[in-house]
Amino acid sequence: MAKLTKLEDIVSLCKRRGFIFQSSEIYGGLASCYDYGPLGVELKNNVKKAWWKSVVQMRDDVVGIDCSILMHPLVWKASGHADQFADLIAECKKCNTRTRIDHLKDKPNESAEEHTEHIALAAAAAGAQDLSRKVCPACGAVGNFTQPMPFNLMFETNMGANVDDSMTLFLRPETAQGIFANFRNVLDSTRVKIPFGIAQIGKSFRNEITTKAFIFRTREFEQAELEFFCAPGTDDQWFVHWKQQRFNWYLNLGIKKENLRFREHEKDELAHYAKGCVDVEYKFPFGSGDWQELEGIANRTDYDLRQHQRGMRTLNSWYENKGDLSKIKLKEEAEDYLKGPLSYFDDEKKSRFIPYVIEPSAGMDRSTLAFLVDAYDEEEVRGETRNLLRFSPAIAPIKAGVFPLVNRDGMPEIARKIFDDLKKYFNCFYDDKGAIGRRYRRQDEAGTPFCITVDGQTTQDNTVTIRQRDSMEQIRLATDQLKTYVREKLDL
RNA sequence: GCGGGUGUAGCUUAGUGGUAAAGCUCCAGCCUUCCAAGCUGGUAAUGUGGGUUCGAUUCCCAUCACCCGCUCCA
Repeated sequence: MAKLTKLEDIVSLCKRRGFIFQSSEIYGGLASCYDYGPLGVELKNNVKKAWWKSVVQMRDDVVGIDCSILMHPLVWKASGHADQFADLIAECKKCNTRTRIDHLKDKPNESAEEHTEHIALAAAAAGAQDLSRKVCPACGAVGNFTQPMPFNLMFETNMGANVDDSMTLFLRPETAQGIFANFRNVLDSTRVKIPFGIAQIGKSFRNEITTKAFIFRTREFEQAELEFFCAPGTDDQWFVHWKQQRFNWYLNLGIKKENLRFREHEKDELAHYAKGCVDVEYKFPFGSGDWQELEGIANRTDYDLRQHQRGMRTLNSWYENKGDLSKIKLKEEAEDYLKGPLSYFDDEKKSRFIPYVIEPSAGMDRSTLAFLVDAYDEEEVRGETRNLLRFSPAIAPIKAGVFPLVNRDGMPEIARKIFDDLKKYFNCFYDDKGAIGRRYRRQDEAGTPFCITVDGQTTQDNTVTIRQRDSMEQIRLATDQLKTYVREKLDL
């Protein structure tokens, strides 16, 4: 990969080719928000389709769902997000460095806890007042901190146009909870049997304290998540299974092997409910060659379904407190929670249990960008630089360009007819402007894998040339075989 | 949120306290039978808001956005 060595190069490429624009750019932009342009939306849609095909369509044991972004507030009480999806940050008055207070330590030489889970806001605020002996990890100053500043990472909004009558809701910070909330519905309506999964692609929102780095961490982003429900005791094998499945998905779609790796989470880095977690990381080509997380695969145990059983028991308390989440406490788990409303009855073994959950959760925006930069290439052809995107045909925004070699002798008419026929089956682009070489190069830049050209011979024997993006080689093909030829290349 | 940097046409760059320049791209036309050819013409820019000034793209202030580093990162 040549020349694409800085984030700026990638941003520039994305804008130049119509993949990704700054949101609200004509108004000076809006931090952390980005729009997908004409090629970008095709690319991203194809990435999502490829995920859905691999995770849902090709499997007998996974079904799909599409949940609303707004959900009952108790969902977030039960999931823990309302109380715990938050950080307390204090700023060193001496050097202005901000540090999460749970990362602060008393003595300078203690090893810092690199990753700890988010903390319960209320409890931490009460217990965290005394920072007088804490040491700033940046400059070493002792006890020189501002008051801790709380950050809740969930977006709030209001439902109901009438102000007096409106209810505060949260924009979902993950799509997963919609799946857990529908576990019973899916079970009752689709004859699925454990082990099985429910998959969803959709937008999520997090008020990240810092964003930065283009679309790697944005406050509005799209996730593709699978919650795979299995019997306790089988969770480890399913964890391994999905780990492998998901890693291969990226490779099959063309990501170079040397740019992809797993990163296992350390025990102390795991969320409190997780038994295991591994990230799929991609080595982006800029800066120091940072490995960035594309996807996390976690063993969430039976935590989520058990929590929602507690949430369901809390409903009355919620009504009694007029929906004020801060005034209610999640009800304790029932003694016989294993037989609760979100449990599963195994007919063969005549046993009832709360399923364990394996969760592969992929960032669609990050993945799309990884596919884009991984496909980027420059090469020398006859002293000229050829820029191209070597997309897998499955995710290429345009599958075929259709050209008349020259604009006469009936060639445009034939090319038009071919274009009109093929566009019913896949994205095509018709171009009759300028020299043929220029048209090929334009498609190279968009990552179009095939170009079909009508020439003088076509009028005699109904064959055309079809040119390969990567090798620039051409073969002749009968026009009635074009559809089959291209479609075969689009399947994985 | 801190420190540093950047912001001129779609892209890459030039330049100046006094009419903002070029290459590529793009568009129109001519010409073209397979890889960014050539010719002619054309569209198009100083992020936003103030201030200083006769006059600001240039100097100053603010603001927005992006990049680098710190910080942070279910």
